[in-house]
Amino acid sequence: MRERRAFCFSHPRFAHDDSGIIFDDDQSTNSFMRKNAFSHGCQDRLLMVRGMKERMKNGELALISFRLFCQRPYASPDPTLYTMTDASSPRSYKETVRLPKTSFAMKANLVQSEPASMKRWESMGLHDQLLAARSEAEPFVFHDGPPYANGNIHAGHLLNKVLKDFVVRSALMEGHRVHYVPGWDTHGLPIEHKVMTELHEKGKGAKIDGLEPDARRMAIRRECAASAKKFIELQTTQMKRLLTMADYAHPYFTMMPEFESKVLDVFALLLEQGVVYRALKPVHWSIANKTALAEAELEYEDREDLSVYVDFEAVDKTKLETVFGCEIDVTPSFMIWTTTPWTLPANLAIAVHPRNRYALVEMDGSTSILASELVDRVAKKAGVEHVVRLAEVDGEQLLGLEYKHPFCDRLGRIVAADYVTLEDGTGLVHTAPGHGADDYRTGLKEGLPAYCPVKEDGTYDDSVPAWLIGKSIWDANPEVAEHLRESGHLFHDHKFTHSYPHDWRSKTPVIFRSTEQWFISVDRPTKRDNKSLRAMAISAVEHDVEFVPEWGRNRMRGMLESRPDWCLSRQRAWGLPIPAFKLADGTVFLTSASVRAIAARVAEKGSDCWFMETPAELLAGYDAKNDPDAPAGFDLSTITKLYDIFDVWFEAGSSWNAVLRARGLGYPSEAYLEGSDQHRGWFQLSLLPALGATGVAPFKRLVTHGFIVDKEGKKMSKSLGNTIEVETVMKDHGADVARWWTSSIDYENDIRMDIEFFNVAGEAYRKVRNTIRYLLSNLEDFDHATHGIVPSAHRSDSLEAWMLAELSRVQREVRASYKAFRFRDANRAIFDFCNDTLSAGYCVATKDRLYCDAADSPRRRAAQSAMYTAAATLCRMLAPLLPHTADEAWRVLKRDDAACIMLEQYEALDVTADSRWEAVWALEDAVGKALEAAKSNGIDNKLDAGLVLPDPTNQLQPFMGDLADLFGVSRVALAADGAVQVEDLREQPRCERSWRRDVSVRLRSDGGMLSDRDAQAIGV
RNA sequence: GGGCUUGUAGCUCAGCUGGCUAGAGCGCACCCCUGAUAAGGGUGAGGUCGAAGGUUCGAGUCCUUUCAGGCCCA
Repeated sequence: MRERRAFCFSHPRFAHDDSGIIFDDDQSTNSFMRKNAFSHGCQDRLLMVRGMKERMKNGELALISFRLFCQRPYASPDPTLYTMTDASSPRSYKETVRLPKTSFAMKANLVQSEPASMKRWESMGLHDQLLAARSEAEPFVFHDGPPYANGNIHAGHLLNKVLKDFVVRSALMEGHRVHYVPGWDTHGLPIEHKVMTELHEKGKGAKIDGLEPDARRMAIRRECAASAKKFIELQTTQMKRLLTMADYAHPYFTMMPEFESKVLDVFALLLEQGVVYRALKPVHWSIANKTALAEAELEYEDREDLSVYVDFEAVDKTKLETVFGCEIDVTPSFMIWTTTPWTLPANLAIAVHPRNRYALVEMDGSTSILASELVDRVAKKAGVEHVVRLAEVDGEQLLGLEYKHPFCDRLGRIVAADYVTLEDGTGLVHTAPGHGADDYRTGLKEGLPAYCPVKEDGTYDDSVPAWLIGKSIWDANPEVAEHLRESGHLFHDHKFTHSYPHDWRSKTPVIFRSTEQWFISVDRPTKRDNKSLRAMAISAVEHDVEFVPEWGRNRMRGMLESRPDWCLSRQRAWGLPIPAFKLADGTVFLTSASVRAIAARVAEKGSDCWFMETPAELLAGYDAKNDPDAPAGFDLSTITKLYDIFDVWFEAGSSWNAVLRARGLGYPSEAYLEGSDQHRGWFQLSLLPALGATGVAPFKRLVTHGFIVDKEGKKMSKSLGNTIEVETVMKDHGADVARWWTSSIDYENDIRMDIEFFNVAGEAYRKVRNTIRYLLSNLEDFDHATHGIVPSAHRSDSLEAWMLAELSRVQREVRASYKAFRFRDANRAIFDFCNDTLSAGYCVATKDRLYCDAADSPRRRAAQSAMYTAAATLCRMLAPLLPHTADEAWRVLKRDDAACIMLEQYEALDVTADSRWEAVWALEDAVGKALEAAKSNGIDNKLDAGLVLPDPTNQLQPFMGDLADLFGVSRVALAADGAVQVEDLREQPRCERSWRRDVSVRLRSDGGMLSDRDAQAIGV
């Protein structure tokens, strides 16, 4: 007796006592139920309910009362599923048929079983076992870029880490030795900022601020280190859950002593190459705390300042007459506008935009030059009555003209800058390279010094006019204005409210003040071969490095061409100190030898030693006598420590040395694989130090992926509320589904992500899983050692040869795709093979022989052999994408719970099929159409049909034994020509075991109608 | 504002250097099977290739402009 499950329930819409209602969004069930509803006269009370599975899962449907559908339509409600009995079941040979059977479950249950896999891999020591087994294998060097140890991992991490894992695992499957070390970026402002905020919230801020400088820094550093460590542990757990494979027992952190020491070694190498220098650069400066601030430490608040329009008198009237092409009575002035009059003593230039128009204007007696467009606005603001425009020129023509500083004894000149706008001011921009970022860049371009007469306490030094020396810059504002008014240089002044940066801690306004910073020059020649880092980097990008995608090359070249020198120093506590000292005479002491000495100290004690030890202790391993760069009369006892730390990018950018080279893993890396933002970040900032220090790029290729965006293509952000939590994906779908999705996307561009997409990926995953399950389920009685046929031994005109030839092609394609980082192509090739070649093709065609042939029939064993090869090959190809599922299937296939797919490698597979197969496939379409058409004649079941196939070129003959199976019909005959014909076999006897209408079907000794094959198979 | 980049069926993507009636998978609709069964098979309907101009005998593919995104700068 066969049993089927039927789901029935009453529904308010059918408020009758006899509700017979079918629900399901699943079409096969739906169609089955509908047929039954018809046969029981319930066709007018059908209801389809969308999302049945979902709703059953969350218990919603349990609330609806179920009723027995067929036999007892009026039974009382009972919230269970009833069993429906089909009484019309025919005589059954089911017990004699070898139906699929396997322990490999249809339902993956990834959420529970993946952690079990992780545990198993861990307890078998898979990672180390692989390293040991591959100790002699060709290494594949692959280096992890360090994510920042802050917060939970997000969708971007999932993408990045999973893509990297595809690389790691596919290289392993190729038999390489892969020692992949995961890393974290642990220093830097975000952690320090967060830690400081928390300390202040907890009321510990004042206490820490009251400590001696070294003790204070150490207190902060201890907190920061603890925070970083906490998040490394958290992220490690989360990354492992993605089923990523790495040496998690021996990761790298930028705060590790051995890492820090190797970063200092890189610094020493760069010093030797002569590309490190110290120079002034303006930074945000808090006068209250006498410290430099980062962008993140600024708060913008409205502030009222005095803004002034100042006339800077030109030096040479004649030149201006030439430029403007007219005679001028009074020497004109260049008019600037500024909201920070205190920076005027540092004025070294005036910037114009070369393409703006500038007018020579007479305004109530004074003659000035300013942007043509702004004349009226300025005149109106200053209350000018008479405006006479004398002439106009392009800014271009003003370049190089000189002016007299209104109160300092020097000349300045007109320079070009493309940031000059006409939004406000005069179109001529007061330029003080020591007091502004734009000004500084302009200064660099024009060869002007970053002159800054303001000391760290916010007062002027003695390089300014006597009336300003020692004054606070805030007091100086009105005084400067007054002085200008008296000397006749002030055209106009007024109060002005603007958004101004303030120190987040002291809430006081900050200023731009140039301070001494460390730089790496990109244009100075290196000692090694006289080439600049910029030249070397551009050359590497153009010739040596491969880019995936290719456009990264362009992007990076552009960035390298325009990048300024690299400012290495930061004025913070949480980082690696730049080990520089100040000598008694105020000069700075730092040589490659001294850095190496400190590096050795740091390797032993960690960079904390800089804050805990005296210069003498730190330099215990340094001997000035052996250092050719040591300053004359070097006296250890009089030197003091300086407290700049390295830009964190320098640390991350030295990881090729601190990890790859320090651990002997090989150099350079086959690839660096990161988001496309890293063209400016890690890629570039690894390339520059590596080229400087070694002359060789640290990577052979750069693989970049885009950013995760939402369903609409908009950027994901917490504030927009469109983020997707990795944890949610893991809990709802599991890592293998997430990984399948990752392998299916076009990662080179932006990646749209939506929870819904994981459902789609889940469907595809299930298709692949089910296909493998079906293969495994037919291998229950198959012993590879005794029954196995090697792939190349199948006859080339067999179904097996055809399928294995496809498999050979797919394996080649998949391996090539992995090598080229085209994971999507691998995903597609595998899926298509499962979906088309196996599920719709080979599996359907061999079903009859697998189920009904005698267990040991050669063609059944041949099919099993081919299926075994297909299953094994699929496991290997899938291992990089679906480590859990591939391993699960592999253990079932091997019937060995201790087996592990990751320890395997690809096996050569090169089966060629008979070329005449093409003639068979050429008929596929026509056969399908003919069978579809036959349905209108009532031949619904293909086993009720026979086919007559045209074979004019006589190519089908070799396949006669398989054609009926291939097309799923009962018989096939060949004709010399004509179209595909369908024979109606419904009047022919049907084998009760195989259900085929074979010519040999007749009554057998057991009373059943059986074909010869089936009779023989069961021995009657 | 600048550099790089994306926009082809409901969804994810193919379409090489211009020459097809623009393809595939998923999804959807319909059908078959009920011996892969919360599975499996078949058939079919979906696109003025972001928009507008232009070059060309011919443009999804080349050029210009434009709209909407993304990354990095400013």
